[in-house]
Amino acid sequence: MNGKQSIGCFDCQAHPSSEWCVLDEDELALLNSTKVQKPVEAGSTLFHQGDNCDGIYCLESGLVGIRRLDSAGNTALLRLCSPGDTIGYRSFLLKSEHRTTAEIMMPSIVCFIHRQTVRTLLERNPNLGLRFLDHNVKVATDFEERHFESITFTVKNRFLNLLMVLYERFGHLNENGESVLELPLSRQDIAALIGASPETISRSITRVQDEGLVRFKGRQVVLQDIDELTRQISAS
Amino acid sequence: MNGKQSIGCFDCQAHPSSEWCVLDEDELALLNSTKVQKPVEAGSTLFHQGDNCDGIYCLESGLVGIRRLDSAGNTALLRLCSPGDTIGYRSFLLKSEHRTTAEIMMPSIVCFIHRQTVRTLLERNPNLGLRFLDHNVKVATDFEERHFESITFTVKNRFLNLLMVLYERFGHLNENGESVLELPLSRQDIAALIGASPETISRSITRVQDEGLVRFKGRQVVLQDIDELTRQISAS
DNA sequence: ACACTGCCTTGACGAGCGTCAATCGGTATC
DNA sequence: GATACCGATTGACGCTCGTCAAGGCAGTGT
Repeated sequence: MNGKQSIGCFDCQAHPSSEWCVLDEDELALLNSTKVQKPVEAGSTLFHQGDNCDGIYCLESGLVGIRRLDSAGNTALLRLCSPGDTIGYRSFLLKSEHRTTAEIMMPSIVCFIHRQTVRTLLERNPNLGLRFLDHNVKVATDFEERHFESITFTVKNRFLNLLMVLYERFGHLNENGESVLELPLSRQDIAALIGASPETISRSITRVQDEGLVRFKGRQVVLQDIDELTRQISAS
Repeated sequence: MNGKQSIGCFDCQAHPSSEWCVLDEDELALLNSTKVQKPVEAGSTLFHQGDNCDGIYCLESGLVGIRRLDSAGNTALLRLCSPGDTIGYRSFLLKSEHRTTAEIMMPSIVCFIHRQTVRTLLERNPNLGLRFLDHNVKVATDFEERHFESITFTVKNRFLNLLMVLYERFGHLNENGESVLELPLSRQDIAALIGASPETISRSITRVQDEGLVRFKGRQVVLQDIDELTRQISAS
């Protein structure tokens, strides 16, 4: 227990959807007593590409982006992590250094779990490994899908697709019954996420706005015709 | 045991590198007695996108491609599977229908393992799940990398990169000490693998040939300057 | 030898998108 | 309120790559 922000793994709101839900009382107590919970600010990082992997992270609330750079200066946002997601376990399992940078996109609460604890829990409870497997299968399937899309879709369609995905995660209906979305990303990050330049994103925005599909005002987005949106995305 | 081509899981050449290497004698006997081993011809398929998942496949020898289609008629080759790879376990674990088509690219020997057997083995031996986890982590990492490349690399560089990957898997030195590679893929499939049109692949071939990097003659490829090749790939 | 077929190559053209540069708007600093 | 700064937008331009169409080349059947 470390201070007022710690509510413990037992009451963690992300717990039911996280990998750790298969732990029994004792194991959860071990996790709870050795984890380090901390709030982190937008813009900071959990680890950098090339860092040693000392343990793994569990996102309790907020939003984390996984970024990758290369020697030529290219950069891409590979994916976003939601509350309940365990972060950095791939490098842990591969016993390699981190191949990506984990970047805080919104004020978040994150728990760090030391590698020794992870190892102990994995040995004691085989179901934990199976949960990791389940999770990773979903991630791999998602990558497969994203890879396919980046090969076959145009930038505009990838952008519309992203809007729908973000809407499912962050959207809601406003008082007028409109589908509203507060973007958690800058235009630059949107561009880095779908593999385009910020300028092209801007142009896509004005285009879909002219077509009457979506209204933008800063990071406020109103999806005006979701049916037509999904139709356009699947049409090509 | 089913006929002359069956050598059994105990002697399978792919065994040491496959997920099943963690099974003990009894478990291996169960696998061996329930699996169905069969040779398959190039051009046939193991399963189609949309099929129910009745079990998983283990590739003993040959080459299998994983293909994905969408309603608009787009097609892409997502990845290639090597001997020892287990195929179709993601759909099995997700309890969903197959999201891709597994296509035989070269004459192969494949074992089918019924879902009941897989379930039994996963319950009896937790290490099998961990092996699947390890494998899937590698696959996910590979997808991540490919996704990053398809976002940041030009077609020509993705093509050169593919040549290097294929060379590591299928290449050898000829009598003159040259690095030679017999392509296991048609130009169309190469195009579908890196997300380009066949015409662009053709043009890339003539270009890298003019630059003196690689010589092509049908599916015979001679890599004339591997150092320069790797330099070009990492330069952007 | 002939046509036929599938795969590859080449050329011409255009659309999509990246790059560079200028401008606009909002926010922080003094 | 004036300035600076950062992100977003817009315009102009060029390159990469996809598309369409026309051969070329090897293998197969008649």
